[in-house]
Parts: sequence; structure tokens; C-alpha cells
Amino acid sequence: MYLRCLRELQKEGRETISSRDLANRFHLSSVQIRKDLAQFGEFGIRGVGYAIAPLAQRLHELLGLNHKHRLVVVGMGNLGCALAAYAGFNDDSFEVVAGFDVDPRKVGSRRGNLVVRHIEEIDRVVRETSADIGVLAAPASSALACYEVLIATGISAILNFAPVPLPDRPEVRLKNVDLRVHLEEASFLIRAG
Amino acid sequence: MYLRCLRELQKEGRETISSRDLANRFHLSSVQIRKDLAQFGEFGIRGVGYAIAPLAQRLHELLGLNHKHRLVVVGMGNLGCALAAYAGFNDDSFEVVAGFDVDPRKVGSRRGNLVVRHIEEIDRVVRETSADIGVLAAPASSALACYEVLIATGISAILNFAPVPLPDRPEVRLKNVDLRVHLEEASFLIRAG
DNA sequence: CCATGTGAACAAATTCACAGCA
DNA sequence: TGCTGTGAATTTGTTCACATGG
Repeated sequence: MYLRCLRELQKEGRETISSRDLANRFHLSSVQIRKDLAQFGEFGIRGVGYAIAPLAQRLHELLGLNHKHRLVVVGMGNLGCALAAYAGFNDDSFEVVAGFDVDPRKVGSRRGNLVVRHIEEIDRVVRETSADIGVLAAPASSALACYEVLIATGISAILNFAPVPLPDRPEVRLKNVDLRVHLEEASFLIRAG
Repeated sequence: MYLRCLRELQKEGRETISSRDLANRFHLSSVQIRKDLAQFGEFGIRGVGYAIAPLAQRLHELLGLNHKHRLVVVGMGNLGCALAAYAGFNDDSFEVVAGFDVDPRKVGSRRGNLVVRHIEEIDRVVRETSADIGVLAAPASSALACYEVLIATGISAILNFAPVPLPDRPEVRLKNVDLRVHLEEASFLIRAG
């Protein structure tokens, strides 16, 4: 969150920002900001604020973004295609290297700058590309099977977009992404007034 | 989160569940579960556990899901189409009633069971359908303009999927959804080991 | 006897107040 | 003087221990 904000500030051409200004952007107290940022080292300049560039670089490293991660997308339906083409999934730190499906009508077709491959190829492709993150965007009915296939490739982490509970496995870091929950939050906020 | 879990349990045919069993599913302590659920009233049966159905109904109501919410999607690119067709956005509580774009090649075309309309029609459509939630899936370059257009319709809440900071407005509840952040978390987890 | 619900004890996070440096 | 950095006070959240009821 902080890194995202710092990147915006860099785009605006700023070189420093005070904890008070950050606090306003995040609706937090300035002390909270200072306590948080102090965790990462002493990047503040007394009387001035925080030097944006070195702090951003530190957060970048802490998040492991200095190493490039290669992604494979499993399930090239609407959501899979959207994610494969998503700018945030294709930049200096992340790159979608392949998309997989079982539907013979999709296999071989171009989606964006990616050719959809058959799921049977996934083992080989993950090995050849050194992909380390799997994006699970298959329909609910086949999500569990795709999860097992992804684990079998030996991939490091899996992002699950299917609305299905998946069992934890020690050999992979599983992160569930529930798009629905944001709608429910909106619904709650509307009620709350 | 609890509601989602209770729905799963209902599908499995269970009628009650203990705080200990819930704790295992969520990797929390059973006392934590009881403290949480106690906030919503006394739904527990001593010696047995929690009655799933009434508790689920209570959470359903608290989230405002007993009233049906109508959604409009602005920006019918990959992501907009995926969200418009997403099952979690089309059920008893939510329904995507329209999708908008400016691209004349898209306007008039069918995407799923929706006909893409021109953004100029949005005021009328929101009024006629009583839509209360706007889903902003436009590209970064036009996200701010689309945000203003959505606010002008008088809609209650906006879910922003564009990776762009939008200014808070008192007349609308803005909820930013950042898909990229999940990848960064995965990256961090991989580094952390 | 089993599992909930809750005051009391404990731990964690936030805020306050101010020392310290450009 | 302005803003960071941090111990101390305060608030918030979690865990413990046990009373309560089916």
C-alpha cells in the first residue's frame, strides 16, 4: 500500500513526503505512519520528511519484487484472459508466461499476446519457463483438480480466484482471492449509511 | 468470511458446527471464534455448537444481502466482461443490469447475456434500473472521468478495479480493489519461505 | 459431560509527549 | 523551527479460567 503510494508520488515528481501528508492520504495518524515506516529502517530526514526513492526501493526489495516472477494462468475463461492481460500482472516484477485450458476450442487460439495451451503441457512449460506463481481462474467445478495439477508442477505459490475452498498444502503458498467479498462490503456500507 | 464458510457447511448438509471445528478451518482459536460470533447475538447451543441456518441468516441481513443490489459495469474490456459474467456478481443478492463502454465497436455487441451500451446512456439506465453499485473497470487513462460520470448518476457505492488513486467524495462510498496486491503478497511469501 | 458465553488477566497496537537532529 | 523517532501511557484485542445451560 505504501509502495503504491510512493510510486504515485514519484510520478508526480516529488522527492520527499512528510508523515503528515501520508497520513492525510491514508486517513491515518502521522504517528501511525512513522511507527510503520520505522520498521523498515531510518529513511526519514528530520525537519523534512521521508526520502521517497530509497524508501520505495527498500519496500520493493522486502516484497521480493527485485526478482522477476513468472506466472501461469490456469483457466482461460473471461477472468483468466482478463488477468493474463492485466497490466499489474505484466511489468518489471511479474510476467504471465502461459495460459492453460482444457477446452479444445480455446487451445491454440491467441488471447492477447498469449497462445492458450492445453493443460497437459503445464508440467513441461512450468519447468522450461521456471514459473513460480500459478493463477487459478478455472470454473468452480474444476478448480480443485486444477489446484492439484498446479501443485504437481512444484510451483511455489498459487493465487486462487475460484470461489471454492481449497485444502492447505505444505508444499505451496496458497492465497485465496475473493472478488465477491468486496461487493458484500459495499452492500454493508450502503446499509450502514 | 464466516458467512461464506457457513454456506459451505449448509451445502454439506450440516446443521450445527462447534467453535472448535470453525477454529480449525480458519486457523484461529476457538475462543476467538466465540468472541466474534457473540457480537451477532446468542446463536450458540451449549454442549452442541452453533446452529448454522439462523447464524447465516443473521450475517446475511447484517451485510445487507436481503435487499437485492443492482450493478452497472463501466468499461467492458477483458476485466469488465469477466466481472459482468462472474457468478458471485449475479445471484440472489447481486445482479449486473448493464455494461457500458465508449468504444463504438463494443457498443451494441452482446457480452454474455448483456448488451454493451454507450456510456452516455448511463444516467438514464441507472435511474430506470435503480442500480446502486457501480463497478469501475475502465483503463487507467479514463478511470477518473468514468468515476465522475458514475458519481453524477447518484449511485450509492463504487467498486474501483482501475489501478488509479481516486479522490474521496462524500456522496459515494468508494471501495478500491487492487488485484496486484495479491501478487505482491505471493512474492513476499515466496521470499519469506 | 460438552460446548457456549464472559469477566479477568494478559498481550498487542495505537496514541501521547517529548527528545533529537537537519 | 519542523518533522522524525521512540519510550510511556492508553486503548484495543486476545487468551485464560470458569460459570452456565442443554
